[in-house]
Amino acid sequence: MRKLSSTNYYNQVYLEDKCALNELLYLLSKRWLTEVLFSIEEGNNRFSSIKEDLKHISDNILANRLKQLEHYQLISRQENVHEVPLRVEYTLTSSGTKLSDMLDQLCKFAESEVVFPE
Amino acid sequence: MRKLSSTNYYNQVYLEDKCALNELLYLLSKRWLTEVLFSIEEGNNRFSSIKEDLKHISDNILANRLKQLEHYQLISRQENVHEVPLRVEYTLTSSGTKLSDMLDQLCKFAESEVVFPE
DNA sequence: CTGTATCCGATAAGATACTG
DNA sequence: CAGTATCTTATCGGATACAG
Repeated sequence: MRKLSSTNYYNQVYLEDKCALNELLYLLSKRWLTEVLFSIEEGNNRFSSIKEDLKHISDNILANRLKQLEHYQLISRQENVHEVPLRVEYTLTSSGTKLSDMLDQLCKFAESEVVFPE
Repeated sequence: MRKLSSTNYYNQVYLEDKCALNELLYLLSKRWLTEVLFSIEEGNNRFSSIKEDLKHISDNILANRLKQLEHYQLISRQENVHEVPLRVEYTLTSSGTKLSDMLDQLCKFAESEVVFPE
């Protein structure tokens, strides 16, 4: 449970405090996270439909990414408590939508301007 | 030297192939990388001046980040071979400059729109 | 001055099994 | 259906020592 004894953890906090960009990039770089965001934007609003859309993602990781996106208020989660089986729906928040737009731009940049090795 | 036996490595390659955005985000999320990019943009064009600017970075990591930025042609490296002691200068390429602009935007978004937990 | 080589602890992705 | 818990293996950041 202990974080790294010293500099490793300290530097992470230092950089996240220095600029919000670092924290955002750290979040966005988690594998599958942007894919989940885009999948919800495209209308897959259930756990199972996202999982089906992103064929290779595991339950484990999908649940974790949904939690993180919700935690940062990029998506919202509506649980219909009284239905059996349990039915949960995810939708993008307004900042989630804005982020998705910015990532589209960044994606176009990546595809057109960045020289990827090999 | 072996990569992960199976799915872990496979998924990384799959996602990077699926969209260049994933590879770019994976690069950008490496600790200190955007800080190094911004530091060079602000005029710190020597190994030692970047190191001084980013007080807590280690030689190890700085060298690695410079190599990666150069590898993706976001910065260029000019070595003045005949000087002793060795003198090397780094500058942003045109795509490095564009990336820096897009990151500025993303940073403003992060600071104004994203709700960070706690 | 501008790096490289080696080692170590912490974290991340994924496999598998299980739950309300 | 929508997750949680536990475990394994790979990779990352940083410390330290050294080199051209």
